Amino acid sequence: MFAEHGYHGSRVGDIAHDAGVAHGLLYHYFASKDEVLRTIFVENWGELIGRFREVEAAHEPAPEKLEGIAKILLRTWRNDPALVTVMVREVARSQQLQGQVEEVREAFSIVQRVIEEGQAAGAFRSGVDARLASWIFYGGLEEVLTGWVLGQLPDGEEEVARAERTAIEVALRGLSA
Amino acid sequence: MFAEHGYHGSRVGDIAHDAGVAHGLLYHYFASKDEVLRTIFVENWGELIGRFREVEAAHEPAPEKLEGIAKILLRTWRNDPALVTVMVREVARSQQLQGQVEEVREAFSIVQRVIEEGQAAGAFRSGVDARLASWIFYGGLEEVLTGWVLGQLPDGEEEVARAERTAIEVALRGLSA
DNA sequence: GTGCTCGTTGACTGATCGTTCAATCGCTCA
DNA sequence: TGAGCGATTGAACGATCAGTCAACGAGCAC
Repeated sequence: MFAEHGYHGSRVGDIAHDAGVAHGLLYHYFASKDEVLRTIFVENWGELIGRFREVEAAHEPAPEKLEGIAKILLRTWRNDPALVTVMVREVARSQQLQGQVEEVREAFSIVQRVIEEGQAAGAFRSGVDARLASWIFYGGLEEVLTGWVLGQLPDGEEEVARAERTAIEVALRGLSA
Repeated sequence: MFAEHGYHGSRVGDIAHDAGVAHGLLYHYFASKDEVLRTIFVENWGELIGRFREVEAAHEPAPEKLEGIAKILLRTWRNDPALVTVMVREVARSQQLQGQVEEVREAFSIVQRVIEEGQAAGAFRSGVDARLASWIFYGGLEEVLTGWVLGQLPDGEEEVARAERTAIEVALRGLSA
């Protein structure tokens, strides 16, 4: 619902109707419409973050870790387009979900640490500010997701694979020593 | 107003009050609240696009052109933070302003052409999909702007300069032959 | 002064929509 | 069977707010 019509375009009645219940029931499970969105996001994003953490903890070189993170993020488009849509359109830049923005920031921290790890190991250039680089890296990926969400980039299976390769190649070369 | 409170958070009365007129007067100049946002965006974005076009038309190598575009975009944060805020939060991913999204796409086209130009001249690698690369490039820059908008990246004069250097360095190395 | 135009006002309307709540349902267990 | 209780319903409420409009006024031409 939120993915298709956006937060403000989704009426509580519609959400409940879509779920096959009366709209009043929704208030037994959620304190407000806002909390519905918040819950959807937290549950799904938490799952993604968990997978990022696994990649970070794995025993492999930093470039492969970055590659792993990029793959997880980009493949989410095909696995769960509604989640990506809500994330891109409703959560990532919202002011009402400021609290949740912090959970998004957690992903940046992971990327930042991986980059620093790569710099320490000599795989990545040291002159680059790791924090800024993590934002740039993540932004490039998110913009590709946005292109798919807005229907402005082709999003077939093959194209997703190519986007993966391109993003990873550009990012790793951009950072490499 | 839109920058501070968002589109839905800005009431027509507030907008008019802020402008020092009665809210009824607003409807002499604009057909709707929607058109106010649309007008603000079109006027300001058009100015930016114009400067991108100038860079594209200049007689200099593609890498310098990309650098020029990055500088224009990132420096807009200090020149006109309200514009950047509205762009990042209200326009870039909105569905109500689908028509305007096309004007944003114009910026991508310019970047894409510059990248293709660089590939033809041998400055950039040819294996890279120029269209995807333009989205990745632009996304990296926009995410840095977003970091400033959300107050999550330091945005002093010095930091803006460093972001400029970092983004340009990563992007050009990522694309270079 | 008279009449015209056009900018300006703000009370009012009409509709939307999130939220509440009293009533009802249906399951469980004694 | 029936008491208890959480799940479920949907009519009603209250507040918000974009958009309308009849009235007013300032400037100008003659």
